[in-house]
Amino acid sequence: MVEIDFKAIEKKWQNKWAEASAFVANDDSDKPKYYVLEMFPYPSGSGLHMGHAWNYTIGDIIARFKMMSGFEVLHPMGYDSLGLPAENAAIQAGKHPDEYTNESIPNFVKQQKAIGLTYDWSRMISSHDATYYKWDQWIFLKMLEKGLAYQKKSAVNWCPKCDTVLANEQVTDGKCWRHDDTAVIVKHLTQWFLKITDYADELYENLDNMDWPARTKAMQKHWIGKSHGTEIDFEINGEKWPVFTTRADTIFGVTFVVVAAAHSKLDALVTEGQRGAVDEFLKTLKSVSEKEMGDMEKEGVFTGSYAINPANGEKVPVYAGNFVVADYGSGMVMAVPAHDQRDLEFAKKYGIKVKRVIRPKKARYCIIEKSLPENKISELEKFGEMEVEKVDEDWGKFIIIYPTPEKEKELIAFLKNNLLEKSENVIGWYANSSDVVVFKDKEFSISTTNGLSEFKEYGRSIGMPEAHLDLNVDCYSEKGILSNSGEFNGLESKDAIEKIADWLKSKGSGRKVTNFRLRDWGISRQRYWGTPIPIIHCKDCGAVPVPEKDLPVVLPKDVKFGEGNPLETNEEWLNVSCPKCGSMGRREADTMDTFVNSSWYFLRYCDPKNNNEIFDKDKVRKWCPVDTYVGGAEHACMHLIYSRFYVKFLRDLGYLDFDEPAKRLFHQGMLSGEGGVKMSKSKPETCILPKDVSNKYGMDTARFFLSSLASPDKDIDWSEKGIIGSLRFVNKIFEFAETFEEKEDSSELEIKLNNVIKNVSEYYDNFQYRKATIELRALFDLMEKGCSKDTYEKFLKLLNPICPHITEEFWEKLGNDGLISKSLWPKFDSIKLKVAKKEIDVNEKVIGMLKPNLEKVECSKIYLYVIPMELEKYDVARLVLELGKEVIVYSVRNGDKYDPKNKAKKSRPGMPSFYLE
RNA sequence: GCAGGUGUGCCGGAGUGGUCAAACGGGAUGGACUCAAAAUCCAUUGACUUAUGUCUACGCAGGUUCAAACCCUGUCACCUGCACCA
Repeated sequence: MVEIDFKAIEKKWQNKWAEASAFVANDDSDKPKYYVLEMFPYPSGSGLHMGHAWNYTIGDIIARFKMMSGFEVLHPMGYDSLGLPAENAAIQAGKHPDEYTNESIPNFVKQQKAIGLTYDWSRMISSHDATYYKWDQWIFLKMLEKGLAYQKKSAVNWCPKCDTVLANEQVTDGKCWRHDDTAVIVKHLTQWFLKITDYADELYENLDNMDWPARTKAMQKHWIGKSHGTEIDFEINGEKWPVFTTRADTIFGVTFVVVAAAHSKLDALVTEGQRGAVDEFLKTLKSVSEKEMGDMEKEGVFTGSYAINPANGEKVPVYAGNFVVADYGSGMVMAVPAHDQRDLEFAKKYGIKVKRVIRPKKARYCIIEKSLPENKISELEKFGEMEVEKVDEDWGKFIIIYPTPEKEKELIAFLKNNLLEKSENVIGWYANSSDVVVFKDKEFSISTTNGLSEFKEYGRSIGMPEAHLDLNVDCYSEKGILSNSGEFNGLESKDAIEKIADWLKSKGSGRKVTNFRLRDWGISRQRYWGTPIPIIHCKDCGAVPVPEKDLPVVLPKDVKFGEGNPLETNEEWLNVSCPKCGSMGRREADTMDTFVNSSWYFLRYCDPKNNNEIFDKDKVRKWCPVDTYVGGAEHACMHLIYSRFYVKFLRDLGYLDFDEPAKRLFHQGMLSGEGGVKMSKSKPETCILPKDVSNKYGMDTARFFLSSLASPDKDIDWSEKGIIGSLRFVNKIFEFAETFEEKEDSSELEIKLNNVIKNVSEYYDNFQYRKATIELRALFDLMEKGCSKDTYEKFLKLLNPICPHITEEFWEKLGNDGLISKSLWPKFDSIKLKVAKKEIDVNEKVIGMLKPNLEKVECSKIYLYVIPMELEKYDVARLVLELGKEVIVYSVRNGDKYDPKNKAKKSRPGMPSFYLE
C-alpha cells in the first residue's frame, strides 16, 4: 500500500474551502434552493466521536450532491446549548454554565470542521445566546396573546434527579427520559403550558401527507391519539355527567360507572355513608402511586351514588377506580363488563353483574374427523348451519358448523359427550369465535390459540399435544351483533354506534365527539440554564408579560447552584416593578423547557443575525421548509411534534406560509464500536475518535467505509478490519492517479459511465449510499483498464460527496483550477443509456436470454420448447432468422411433442428450454 | 395487548415475478510474487459431483402462477415504540 498523508490533504482542502467561502449559502442566488439540516447538538465539553461524525456525514453527502447538482444549498450548524445536560455538566466541572458552554462550542466547531463538512459557518447560532432566546420569549408572548400560553396548577411529573418538572413527552414508562432508573414523582405546582392541543387535529391528520418514516408517523399518531366516539350523559344526583366511549353500541350493557380516583369533582359523588370508605381508598392509592402505578390491580370503591343510564333508565352504581385516567375524556367511564376485559376484572372483584349485549357475528366450530358415521354427522345439523369444507387425506373431513348463539352451549356439550370422548375418529375441534382448540384423548382443553391452521400445525408436526382447557369465553370485546338492546337488537356494532349516537342526541343526552390523548405542553422548568419566561408576577395585576421592547429577559450570571431553583437566589434580578401598575413585582423564576429552543431554530438559520425581527419573512420563504432533515428517531414524540406545532403557530401568526417544518425526514442508524459496543462520551475507551481515524485511514476512507457498510438508517458497527477494504480501494485510486495516462474509453466503459451517473445520482438522493459505493467500485474496475481524462474527472465528481478531500486533490492534480466541490455534476446521456439498458419487453427478454446460449452451441437443429406466452410465432421466427439454424419449436403444454422426462426438465421450469440434436 | 419494522450464504448486506446458487464488501481456502512475511494479483468459497449436469436453499407452513427470495394467506422469532386512553 502507498503511504498517504491524509491528514495533510484534509487540512489543505478544509482551508481552501474556508478561504473560498465555498459553502456559504447565498440569499440572493437565482439557483433553486435546497435546505439540508442535521439536528443541532448540545455541545458537550468532551467533543464528538465517530458516531457523531457519521451522523453529520450523512447530511453532508446529500448537501454536496445537491450543491454540485445546481442547487443553492443551505447547510447550517448550530448549538442547542441551553438545557439541563449543559447545566449539569458545568456544575460537575465546577464551572458556570455560561463559561462552560462558551468553551465547549469552539472545541465542537473545531472538531466538526476537521471532518470536512459543508456547513455555512457564517450562520451559526447558539441557543444560549440572548439574541437567540430573545425570540423564544417573543414567541411565548405571542402565544400568551393568542391564549395559547397559560398557567395552571396541575399535577406534574417531577424528576428528583433532574430536580425539575418534565413534560409528558419526557416521561417514559413512569421514568425520566434522561434517567431510566429514576421514577418520576407527582407534584402539584403552578406551571406554564403551551396549548399544543389546539393543533391536535391538524398535527394528526396532516401526518398522512408527509414523507416521513412510517414508524415516526405511527408513533406520533399514537401519541396524539385521536379517537372518535360518543359522549353520553349519565344523570347522577340530578346532575348530568358526560362519559366518553368509543363503543356506544354497548350502552345497554352498562352495569356500573367508574370515575377516576383523581377526578377533581369526585367529592360531589360521594355520599355521607361512603365517605369513610372512599377516603380510605384514596389514602391507599397515594402510597402506591409513587412506585408502580403501572402494574397495579384494578381497584375501586363504591361512592354511594347511582347513575341513570340514558338509554334504558337503569340505575347503576358509581365507583371511584384507580384505572381510570383523570384527564382523558371526562375522567369517567361507563363500564360494560361483558365486553371489556378491564371492566370484567373489576366487576368480578366487586361482584357486579355482567350483562351481555353483543354476540359474535358468527361462531364457527370445526370438527376434523376420519370416518364418523353419517348419522352422527347429520345430528350436528340441528345446532346450526353446517358445511363440509374440505377433504384432507390425512385428516378426513373438515366439518364446519355455525351454531346459533342459543345452541352454542349445547353444541359444546354435544361435542364433548358424543364425539370427543367416544369416537376414536374425531381428532378435535375448534371455534374461532372464542378461539378454541381441543384434541382427543387428552384432558379437555380450550385455550386462546388461533384457529384451524394452528390446529393443523399442531396435529401434524407435534402430534397430539397437551391441550389446555380454559373456558374463558365470557368476555367478548370484539364487535358483533347487538342483543338485549331494545330497538337496536340485531344491528351490527358499526351501525349501532352511529344509530345510538343519533338517538341519544335527539334525546339531548349524547353527542358524537373526538378525543385526543395529547396533553398541553408543560414548559416550566425549575432550573437555571434555560430561557427565562418573560413574566413578572404582580400582587395586584397577576402574571404580567414583559413588554416586547424589554426583551430579552437576560439570564443573570450571578446565581447559586444546588439550593433549589437557582434563579430564586438572585434577588436583584427577581425584584422588578410591574410593567402595568409600577408597584413591586417579581420575575418568574422558572425557565423554559429546552425543547422550546429547538422548536424553531431551523427558521433562524435563514436570518440568524436579525435583531429587529425573529426572521425576515422573505428569507424564510426562500429557504424553508427544510428539504431533508437528518436526526435520531428518539425525538419522534418530542422535538418532532413540538417543532410541527411551532410552525403551525407561526404560520397562523402570519410569519410562515407552509405547514410542516421538513419535507423529508431521515433517521440515521447508530454507529457502535467494534463488536457492537455503544460509544459513550462518559466512557472514553468505547469511543472511536475522528482524529485517530483521520490519522490512520483518512476521513474520506472512513466516510467511504461507513457508506459502504449498510444503508445509513441501519445501526452499524465500526470495524478495524472492515475499513481495510475501503482503504484498499482508496489506495487503488491513489495509484491510479499517480500513473494516470489518458487513453480512449472502451464502449463498455462509456456505457457503464452513463449508467453509473444515472444510478449514483438517484442513490445519493435517496440515502442509498451503499449502492453508490458499489457502482463507483464497478466503474473504477473498468477505468483501471484505461480511460479518458473526461471519464476520470466524472468519476471524481461522482465520488466527491463521499470522499471530498481526496477528490479535490486529484482534481487539482489533473490541472483544474476551481474546486471540484463547486463543479457541476456530470450529466448522463439518455440515448446511450438506452443502448446500455436495452429496454426490452417481456417477450424479447425471454428470447434474449436464450439467444446467447444458443449461439455458443455447435449443432444443426435446435428443438425449442416454450410455454405459450404469445411469444412463439413472431419471436421464435425471428430467432431462427438471427441464428441461421434450424429451430423446431414445441409448446410445453402440447404434451405429445416431447418427452418431459429427459428434456424440457433441464432448465428452470417454465422457462423456454431447448435441446440439441 | 396495540402499532410500526425485520427475518437471504461463514459474516455484513443487495436483490420486489423470469438473464438467481444470489450483486458488492469482509472473512476463509488454494495459487502467483518473496529467502520469508506484509501488501498486491488470480482462483475457489450450498451439496453431490466436474458436466454448457443434478439436487437442496432466501424464518416456517400453505396458496396463486408455465415460473416465486420477490405476490397472497396463515404462522413463528426478533427489534423498536406506546401501553389500564374507555
